[in-house]
Amino acid sequence: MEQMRDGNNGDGLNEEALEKLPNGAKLGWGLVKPSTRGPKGELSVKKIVDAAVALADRDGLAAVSMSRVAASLGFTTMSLYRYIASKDDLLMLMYDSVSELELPERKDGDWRAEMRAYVWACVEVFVKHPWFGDIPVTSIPIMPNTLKIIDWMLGTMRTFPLNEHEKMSILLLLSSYSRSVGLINRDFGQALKAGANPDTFNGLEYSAALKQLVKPDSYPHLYPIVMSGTYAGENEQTSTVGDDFDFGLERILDGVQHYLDTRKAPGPGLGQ
Amino acid sequence: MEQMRDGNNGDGLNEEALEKLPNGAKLGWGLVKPSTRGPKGELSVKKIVDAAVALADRDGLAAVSMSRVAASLGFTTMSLYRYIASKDDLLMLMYDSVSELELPERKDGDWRAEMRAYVWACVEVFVKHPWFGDIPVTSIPIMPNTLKIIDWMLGTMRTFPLNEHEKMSILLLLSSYSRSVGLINRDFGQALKAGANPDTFNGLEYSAALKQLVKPDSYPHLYPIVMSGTYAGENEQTSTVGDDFDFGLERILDGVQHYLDTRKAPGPGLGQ
DNA sequence: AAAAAGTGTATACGATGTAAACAGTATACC
DNA sequence: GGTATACTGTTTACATCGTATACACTTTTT
Repeated sequence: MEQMRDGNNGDGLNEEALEKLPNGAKLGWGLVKPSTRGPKGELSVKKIVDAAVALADRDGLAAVSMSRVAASLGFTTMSLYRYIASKDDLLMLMYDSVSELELPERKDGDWRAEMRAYVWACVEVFVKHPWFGDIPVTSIPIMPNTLKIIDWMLGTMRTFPLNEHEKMSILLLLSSYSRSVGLINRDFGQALKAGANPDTFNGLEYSAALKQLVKPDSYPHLYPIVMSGTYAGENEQTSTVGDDFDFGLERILDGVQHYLDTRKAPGPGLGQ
Repeated sequence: MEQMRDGNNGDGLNEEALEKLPNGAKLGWGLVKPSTRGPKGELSVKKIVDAAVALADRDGLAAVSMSRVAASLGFTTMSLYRYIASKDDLLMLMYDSVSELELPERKDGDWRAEMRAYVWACVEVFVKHPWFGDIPVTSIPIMPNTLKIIDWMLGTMRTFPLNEHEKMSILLLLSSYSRSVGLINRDFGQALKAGANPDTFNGLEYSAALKQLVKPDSYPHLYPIVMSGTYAGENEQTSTVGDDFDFGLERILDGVQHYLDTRKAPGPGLGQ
């Protein structure tokens, strides 16, 4: 694959800035145009990413090695490097690939409903692709599909009397909560799938041990919670853990609501 | 090091349950008693963990390999395995090691102040030990120092008219926010330290590229934020990014406050 | 003195990510 | 058409990783 050369390509693009992007990002944005010369590739970036995603869905992120991805496609390890410069770039593309969501419907001004839909759509990604949360986050989002989701959420806050910083802060708040909830939900789902007995469930495995280690003198406030089984989640008789997380989300939304109530017009705010 | 045998050791401990803990957790809780037989070890778990932490502080988590940790102590790679069963266990111990915080002072009933102190104490760990956020979280917290922090926060909520589930949900909310903020603050701090020019700062590197890629048709709501430089953090003229994150935290606290206001006594709540 | 348990070391193995050199093939230009 | 060029997938090679195993040695218990 040939990369674009310096100069202007007619779209008013400044190549120098684009050149700084990680290779994976360049691929995601379609900035790498296929050349006409040479044999047509039998492989493609999409095929590789799809194979890697399938592999990770089945065996986890640790199972994604360049050699295994290549083998699952019937090629040699090194052939992948003709399309994707490094494994980090492959991970970026996997990330973006599963971030291609069907965005939630607009709820016609009901921003709370839209924020709930946003959070749960994000959580669903973690559950459907358990490896998603294992990919290290190394910078602000720069991949096209991720930015699509951010854009959607900003649309929800379109009419909020807030400045840009405030909106971004709320977005950060929601996405950080999504991430945490997504990770826990994922672990729950995986334990259900893997363990025949529900006792193999995440903290439950350690519950008995903690009941012996967490002494009332050292951990006066945690002690009753561990002993009642709440800490390790023993009392979750339903398989829908979701209820618990709705709680935190509603607190966040209450906080946003409260802020909007006390803030009728956009002001300077946030020290800029 | 000899591990305890099955049976009762006089403290009323059921060994079977403790045996299920990861090796790192057993070491953290002091469940592995040194034996008297054989030569005294020149190494120790503490020395190894301290060396690993020092290495990670200097060169990042990727630089922590068993061989490098051993070399920094003047021993061979395999000598470490006499003390710590696997690298995962070492990571657990590193995690717990830097979680040994001096807990914030009690603010005498001002729970908002205590929650702020909690969040910022957690964030500080990410900043002081940039690798902290790179350690994968694989279960609910089970290490002694981490539980100490949880206990402290539960102490803050001591008098809240909430049930255990609700308190744990609030804790989850706060710690998830801490984590996100910690990660971002960490990246900021690292960029400041590494890059001579402030342009090397995290998103800033990509800012110019995003301004070309984020088109108003596809990203109508994100577009103005990218163009103004807010998205990539161009407008942060201060080195204290903290201001931005205080905002989200205050929203969370508002949400908690609001919930307390509407809830004067503990009820059934949360479907249990 | 012998047995037992624990020490640090040396060697070895299979994976990993990827650099480098290679022969083959399809296109672009003379 | 021929030929240079650019791209293909492969082969080989290397350093590094985590860790299993076997070893010789040292200290304590019996």
